[in-house]
Formats: sequence, structure tokens, C-alpha cells
Amino acid sequence: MGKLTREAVVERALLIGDDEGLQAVTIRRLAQDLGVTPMALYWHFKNKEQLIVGLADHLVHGFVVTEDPVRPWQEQLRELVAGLVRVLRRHPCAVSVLEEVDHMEVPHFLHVWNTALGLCRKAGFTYEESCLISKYLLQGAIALSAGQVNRKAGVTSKEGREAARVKRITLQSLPQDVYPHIVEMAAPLVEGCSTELYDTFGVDLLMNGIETLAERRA
Amino acid sequence: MGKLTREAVVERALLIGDDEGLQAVTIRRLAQDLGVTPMALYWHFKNKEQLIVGLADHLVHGFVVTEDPVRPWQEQLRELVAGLVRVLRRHPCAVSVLEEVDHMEVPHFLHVWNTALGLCRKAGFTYEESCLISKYLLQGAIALSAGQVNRKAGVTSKEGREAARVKRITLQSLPQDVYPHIVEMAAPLVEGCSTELYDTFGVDLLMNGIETLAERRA
DNA sequence: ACCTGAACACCGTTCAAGT
DNA sequence: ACCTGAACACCGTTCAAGT
Repeated sequence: MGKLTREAVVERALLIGDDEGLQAVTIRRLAQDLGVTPMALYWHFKNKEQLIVGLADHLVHGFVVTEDPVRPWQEQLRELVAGLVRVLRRHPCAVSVLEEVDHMEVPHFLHVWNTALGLCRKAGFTYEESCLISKYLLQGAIALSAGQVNRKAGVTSKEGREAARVKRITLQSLPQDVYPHIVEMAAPLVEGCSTELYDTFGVDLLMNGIETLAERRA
Repeated sequence: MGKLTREAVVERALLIGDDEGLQAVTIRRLAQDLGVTPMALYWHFKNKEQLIVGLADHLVHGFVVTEDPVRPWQEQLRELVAGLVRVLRRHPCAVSVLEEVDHMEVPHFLHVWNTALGLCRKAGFTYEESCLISKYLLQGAIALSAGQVNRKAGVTSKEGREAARVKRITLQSLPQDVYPHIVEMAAPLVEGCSTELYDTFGVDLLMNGIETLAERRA
């Protein structure tokens, strides 16, 4: 039989998480799918938390960004954010995973963060400001990726669309005098807007705030 | 004996969540603290999810923002964000709660959202843009509140500070050639920056992005 | 080094029954 | 209306033991 390896476990976890949601990823379920005892996993991972950390690292893996000393920082930061969003969009469960783990324990995420920090420093921000801004940017990128895709199930699935329909109707049947705008915009709220809007507008939104602050101190 | 009521349950949950973390809030633990059978809670809440929704609603309760037709939208949106951050800072577990629940199921959060949507429309954004921006703003406010306070335990507690110390050392002992900036800024990264910086800088960061976009389309 | 068996201390939830 | 008892189907994790 194929040997049980960290890689294999993480990949199986990704499969389960992507089409049944992260809450379906349990030690026991994972073991069952891999044809092994639950305790076998404890040889490869200290505990479940570390398994999810491994999953997170696997997700961000492959997205390598390095600081380029000659190109302008704005351009590079923008690419970093856009790239992260793109990577997270590839897996439905990616956002839930990143939300659950402590980012500081994820090596590949730390690498992205390191680059972001360097670019903030290059922009002329202080240490404290750079910390705040980089946190804000990465968190913002994750939030952006969360907004569009349905996190529990793929938008393509029947259950996903049915759930969206129910939610839309729920919003629409809210008291109109209390929540006038929610009722009016129920459809775009639950369905999210077009992907193009997200890619251009969302990243712009994040970067504009930072660029304005940088200019102000220049 | 004091009667078991929704209010009492939620308040107990808040107590537990605030000083032991949200993961300590379980149906069984809650029942034990309240001197009642676990199943008693199911009379007042459909399930655990709805209990947490109730908790979330309780947290945002009291933060009422209403649209003022005469004052400029920028000012109002800024107050909305700053106010939400202030409210969330009052309870250590607030951020975890808001991250766990579906915001659309929390009445008082919907009210804040409704106001935000109205202000976005007033700023001249389209339906789709207003949805994106309001989501981004509220999510951003939550993220800002998360950054500063330690979410698992109060910063004042011994365990909290010890955990921060360990984390700082972990970051500092990372390979310096791979993560130069992380190593260099380990201290401010784990400790977070001063609250004043957060309040002024963080909210500015969020608002600047939006104001820039609004001006651009004017 | 890598995995199993059995056990422990938990979960959320249902359903019938009590008052 | 409001709560209990007993049971079900799950969790993560430890620890000694097997190969």
C-alpha cells in the first residue's frame, strides 16, 4: 500500500475540506479515508492544530514573492495582494483554513509576510506602522477572497446555490423600515459581485489606503 | 432559583468566553455553570450555532448608528468604523465570536451594516460597489480589533504574556536569511503597537482607501 | 521508525418522558 | 411551557504495546 506521509495526509485533508467544508476534516475521518488508524496520524503531526497548519502551509506553498530592489514598492505590494487572493481562490476551503490557524506558524505565509514588511519599510513607514499595515494588507487579502466564493460549499454545487437562494429570501423578508438598504441590496449582498470587480476594485481599495498614507508622510 | 432565560445563558457564555476563550463555551459547560441539564438550553436556542449568534447579537447590541442626512458621509462612516472597533475591544472574545458566526444572522450587526450600505450609496457608489465596500469596511473593523488585543486570553493574564514572550522568541530564532524583516520586527509584530496608533492610523487606513475611490469617480 | 488497540474525557443533538 | 434522563454518534488525545 502507499505509505502514509505528511504530504498524503495534507492532500487528503484538502480534498475533504474543499468539497465538504473544513469542519468535515477530522482526525478520525481523515484516518478512515486513508485506511489507517486515527492514532497513525499522530506520528506525523503533533496534534490536529499542527495538521491544519500543515494544510495552510500547503495552500500558500508555491506562491513565492521576493522583494525587487529596483521596482517601485507600490507595484510590488499590489502584486503581492493580488497574487495571494488568486492563490486562495483556487481552493474553496483556503480562507477557512487561514482564518483558523495562527499565521505566524505557517512558514510560507511568513515568507509572504516578510516580503510585505520589507516593502512597507521601503515605502518609508516606521517599524510599528509597517507591522500594522502588513497585517492589515494580508488580512484584507484573505477577507477579499472570502467575500466572493462560498466558503462552505462550492458555488457550483446544488446545496450552495440553494443556500444562497434561501439567504437572499431571508434578507428580502426583513422589516423594510429597519433595514431598508439590506432589503434593497439583498441580491448583490448574498451573491457577491462579479469577479472582475473584485480583482480590480478590491485590491485597489486596499492599496489606495496605504498609498495615501505614504504620500501624506512624504 | 433564578429562571433560565436566553439573556442569562448569553451572559454566562460571555463570561466564559472572555476569560477562557470561545472554545471553552460549550453547551455542556454552560449547562453545568447554570446548574441545569444540557438539554435545557435547547428549549431556548435551536442549537449551538444560534446560541453563538445570540452572543454576537448581545455584543453588538447597544452600538446604534443611524444615518444622518445632513452630515458628510465620510465623517459618519469613520465614526461607524471607530465605534465598532471600540465596542469589540470591550470583550476579549468579541472578535472570535464575530468571526465564527454568519454576520447576516445577527440583527444588530445587520443594523450597522444597513447604515454602512446607506452611507456608501450616499457617497455615490453603485449597488455592487457598496456591497463590496461595506463588507470590506466591517470586516476591516473586525480585523483591526483582532490585531491589538490577545484573543485567547487577556493580555493582563500571566499565560497571555508568557505566550507572547514565547512567540517573540520563536520569531527571533527564525533563519535570518529567509525572514530578515520578521526577525528584525519580531517584538512589534507579536506585541502589537500602541492603542493610539491603532485608533488613529488603523481607521485612517480603512477610510483613506474608500475616500480615494470616491474622489476618483467624482 | 511507524502503526495499532483500548481507553479516557469530552462534544452536540434527538427523542420520549416528566411536571 | 419548561426541563430531565437516557441514549446516539461523534470528537481529540494518551499510553502502552506491537512489528
